[in-house]
Amino acid sequence: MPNPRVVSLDKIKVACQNCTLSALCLPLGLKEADVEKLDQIVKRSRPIQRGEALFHIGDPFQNIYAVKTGSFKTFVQSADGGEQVLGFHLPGELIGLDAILDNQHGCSAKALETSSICKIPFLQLETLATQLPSLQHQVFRLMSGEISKDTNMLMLLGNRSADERLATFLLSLSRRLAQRGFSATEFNLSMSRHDIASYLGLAVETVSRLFTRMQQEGLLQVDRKFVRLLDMDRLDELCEKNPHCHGRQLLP
Amino acid sequence: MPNPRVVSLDKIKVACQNCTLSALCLPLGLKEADVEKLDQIVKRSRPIQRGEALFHIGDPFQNIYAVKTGSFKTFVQSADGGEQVLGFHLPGELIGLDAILDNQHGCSAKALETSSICKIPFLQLETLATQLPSLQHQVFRLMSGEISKDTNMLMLLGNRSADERLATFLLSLSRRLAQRGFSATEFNLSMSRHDIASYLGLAVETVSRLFTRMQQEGLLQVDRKFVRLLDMDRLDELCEKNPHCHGRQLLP
DNA sequence: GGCGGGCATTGATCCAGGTCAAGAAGCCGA
DNA sequence: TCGGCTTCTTGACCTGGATCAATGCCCGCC
Repeated sequence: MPNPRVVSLDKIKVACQNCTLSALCLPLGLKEADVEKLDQIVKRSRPIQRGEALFHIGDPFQNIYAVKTGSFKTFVQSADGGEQVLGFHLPGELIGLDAILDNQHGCSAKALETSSICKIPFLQLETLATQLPSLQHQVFRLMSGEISKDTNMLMLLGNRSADERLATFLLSLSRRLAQRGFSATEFNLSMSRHDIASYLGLAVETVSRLFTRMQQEGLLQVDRKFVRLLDMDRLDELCEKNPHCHGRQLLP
Repeated sequence: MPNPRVVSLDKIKVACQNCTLSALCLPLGLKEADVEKLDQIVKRSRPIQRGEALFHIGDPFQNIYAVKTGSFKTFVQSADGGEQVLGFHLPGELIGLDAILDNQHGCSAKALETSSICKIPFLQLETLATQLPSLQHQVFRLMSGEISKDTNMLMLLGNRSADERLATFLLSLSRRLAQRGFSATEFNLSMSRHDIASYLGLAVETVSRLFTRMQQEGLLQVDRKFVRLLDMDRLDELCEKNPHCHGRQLLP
């Protein structure tokens, strides 16, 4: 059976104009001609292997990255040698927006599976954005989304129990995957239990136990990386204990 | 003794050109003539009383706000009626940047003391930013700073103990106050213990106990709202257990 | 000036989740 | 196919900080 993850050369070269992610990414709201201008500054890379780094903390800031296929995590090294995971990034999401202020990356990013990205030189993007108001607007929107994503995460870490955190994480993943045309109820976790635990501010053992318990309670099925969400309603209830958000989604 | 917090009419009317905060705020990097253009779209308000709201969650998004004097907190209502504090905002800091994506505010903001703000209509700011590249750049920078601030907070909430959190909070406050020309070692907390606890993901009682203990250990003196930091070195040590950040500051 | 109500402190108790330790189950590469 | 990784799961135990409860303290208001 052919592996659906294998990316053909054609796909690597796909331009923004033809990219299925354009409604989630920078081209949103741009006229056809303007997308072409954007396309000219975007650099598309060869596939990136699982574990390969996109950039390291402290690297000088030159590009922002849009995930095209696969997934990434961003993280910092803890003093004790461990990793603190800051986020997971799916196709159409931008990485590196936190580096503009200091002109250096404030975290590291590495691929969780074989992935591909679009590299966007930030100086050129800025120049283009002054010429294309709707591009500027979209950059503002995406950065704003990054901020609300983070504040939602703060709410989650600030005062939610372990099972609420895991349920919120799974539903967030489900929703984002569905937006990208994947199944909302069945998917593979590209990140390790350790990554999930770090992201949610929990111990690995706790995450493992929660998966087991949620499976026993019929909320989901889990087999290694594979997850099937069985009872979305009860998972939702777990999340809705969360702060009242006036219809806004918790997590991006 | 005259109250130094009382704001005279002159100060309310101060233009960006003369504002002492311009190096921290939107005007940074702008030419004199451009600052004047920015100044023309900024609306300055009468003082805002302690407890008064700047906006509520769900309000349509029209303006971003720059704190001129005083301080604010942003927060959301929890399901149980409590408040989850998302951030504290000092003079020169912007509020409302998380609302661009959804066109509505994702949190509420209220004054912690008598304060004043500059209101900036976002549509006009966007228009001006297309004309003034360095203004656009500064907006990007400030939004980027907001993102790194939040990710630093995630690190703090993700895996730091209660005393590390409080120490980090106090030093962050100290540094920001110093940037603004106030004392780095003696200041008044404009927020309640409850606000601090919520922000740091702790219980009020824990914060109270920590203040007491840190005072006993000679790290600081605390009397109600007033704090004097006595041993910056040891406070620093507490924070440096934090993830390795390549010289970047934890918290904004 | 005294009283009432929120805010802060302190003490006592409890438990969610961390830590430690020991397998089990995949996942290579030889 | 085996042996040595790493990752994951499960169990036993422990503790940091939450929770509950009581008291003190300040500040605004009549």
